[in-house]
Amino acid sequence: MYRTHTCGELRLHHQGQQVTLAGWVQRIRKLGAITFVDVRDRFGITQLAFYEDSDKENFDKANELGREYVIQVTGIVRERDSKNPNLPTGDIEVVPHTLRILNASKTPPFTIEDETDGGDELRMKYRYLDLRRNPLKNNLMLRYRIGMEVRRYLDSLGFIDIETPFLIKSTPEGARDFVVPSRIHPGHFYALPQSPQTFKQLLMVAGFDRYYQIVRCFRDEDLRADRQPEFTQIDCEMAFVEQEDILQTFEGLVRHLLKEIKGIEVGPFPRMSYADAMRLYGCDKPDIRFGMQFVELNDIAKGFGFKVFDEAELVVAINAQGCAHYSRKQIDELMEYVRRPQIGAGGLAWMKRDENGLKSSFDKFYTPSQLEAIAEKAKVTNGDLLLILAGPEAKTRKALHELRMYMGEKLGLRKPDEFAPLWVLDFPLLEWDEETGRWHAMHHPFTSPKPEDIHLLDSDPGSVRANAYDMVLNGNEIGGGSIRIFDRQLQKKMFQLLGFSDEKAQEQFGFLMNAFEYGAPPHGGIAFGFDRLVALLGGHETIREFIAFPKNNAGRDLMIDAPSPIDEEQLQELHISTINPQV
RNA sequence: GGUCCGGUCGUUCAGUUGGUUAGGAUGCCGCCCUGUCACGGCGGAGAUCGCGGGUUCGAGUCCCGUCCGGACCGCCA
Repeated sequence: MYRTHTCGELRLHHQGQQVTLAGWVQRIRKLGAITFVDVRDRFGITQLAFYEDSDKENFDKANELGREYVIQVTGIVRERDSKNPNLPTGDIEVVPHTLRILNASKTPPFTIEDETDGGDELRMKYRYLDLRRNPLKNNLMLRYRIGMEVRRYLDSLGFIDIETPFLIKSTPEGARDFVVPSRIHPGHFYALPQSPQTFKQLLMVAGFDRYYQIVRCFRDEDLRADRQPEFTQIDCEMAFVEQEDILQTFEGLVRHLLKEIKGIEVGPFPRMSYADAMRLYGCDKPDIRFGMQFVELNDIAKGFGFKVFDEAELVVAINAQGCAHYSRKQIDELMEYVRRPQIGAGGLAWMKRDENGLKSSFDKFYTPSQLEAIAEKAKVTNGDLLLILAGPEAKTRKALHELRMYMGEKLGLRKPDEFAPLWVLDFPLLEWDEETGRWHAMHHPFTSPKPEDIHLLDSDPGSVRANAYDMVLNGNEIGGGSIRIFDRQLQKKMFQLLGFSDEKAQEQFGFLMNAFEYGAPPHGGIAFGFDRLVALLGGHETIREFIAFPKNNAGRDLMIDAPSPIDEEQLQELHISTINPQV
């Protein structure tokens, strides 16, 4: 071994012991006849003290060191003359009698400090240096701990981890597939799984009635701060369960994680229907750390001659409590926010109550009692500011949701150390896709409809609710799943609704429907976005900081420079020619 | 497919109405310093201002194009 202790380990009680440490040079402080060297490994930092008077040879050698040199020292642990209370090892230092340079280092392109001076691009290019920094190191350690706790919890409930293949078959539903050409079968392609969905259902048919996997998934769609082309799911499936069993089991998982990782105890998770989430928050993943629920004003605001409201399909408001003092300029700024093309509201109406009474941007169209009625419905008390949007229903709800989140952020109501999970239930089974002019599965094509809604499948497909559920944490969807269809006839019906011909359905999903003919148990499951969950528990919304080697926002790996062109030879072997060969 | 922001010494940021010796901080190098821990002091080196074109007597600054990075919309069952 190159060391007897780690750099974060030594304390006062080690005083007098001879130890050997190995690590990276964090910083060197030359004071003349003394040189201090901080040596770092992933466990911590220990100070080394070199003296010109007593050990000229090592002193001179220490003065030759540079940042990030890899060194090994052997010496005696000593109590410091002046202690550093900011460091766990701050009471001691090591006085080396041997110093070995294991490897020199170029000066790194950015400082290896908690607050680095490096920009994103550089840090991505030198990711292995960025990972030496505490924040990233701690993020990866958090990720590992959460993974371990997930396994511990699921294992204790009898779940078993089974691997599923990465080279599978491309399917038309859902996200764009990453595709892998087959060398052996010219013109044929594998696809990388968007999730192990069908495989875990087949494992249920196979009798492994509690399955899980912390598994990589691949989707060839555009990236975001919280989306990578390859990401990790906690993928789970259970047989012989109803929705309630799944909710209990996985609510338990998240409760376990919050307790073990954050030391937070949470009670039973609130449950909300999709319809209520949309009605009260304009969004299917509401952040319920703060109130500010939607108040619909159609019945009391329309019909009094204010055109903006009268002509709107929906007039809806949020009450920003305590914001009545907002200046004209501040309100204008909110107006600008909602009018940005990406939000798309036409304008913003407001009403406030302060020591001067009730005032609004639409006073002249209403009598005082009509205004009072609005204020009363929205519970506008002294000091409150009501923000009102009007327009087409779906668009207006979405815009008000954005405004609500914006206000929540502005008012400091989205506290990163507070965790408010909830279940959103009863999602629609199908949604209409304007572009293709057909129904799409909102969750996926294997999701079962609610039994009481099955009779609507033909007459009113859009109103059929699914046995589907999302787990939402602080405004982020962290997991979602459903009770599956396990009946071949119903599955066939679903494929019909989704516009698959019998032949196409057989070709794409025949393996699953055939399996259902051999005794498929009732089953259902859920998948959590592991990266997102880790990021949230780590107090961030950018998952990139919690992945060792992530891609940038254009799907590129700046460190290894991927994707990249391949040799003509390699293309030929794969029976591929490119339409626009790269320069 | 689209919108917005950015690209200036190794790094990070400033740079006025177009005329500067292109500046600060940090890092790097040298000298001084026996208790520092973001050590301190003094000195030094370090920039074809992303790239190409245009306007102009004159472009880091204005215009067009392009590349790269970041955020977002569409997209993500």
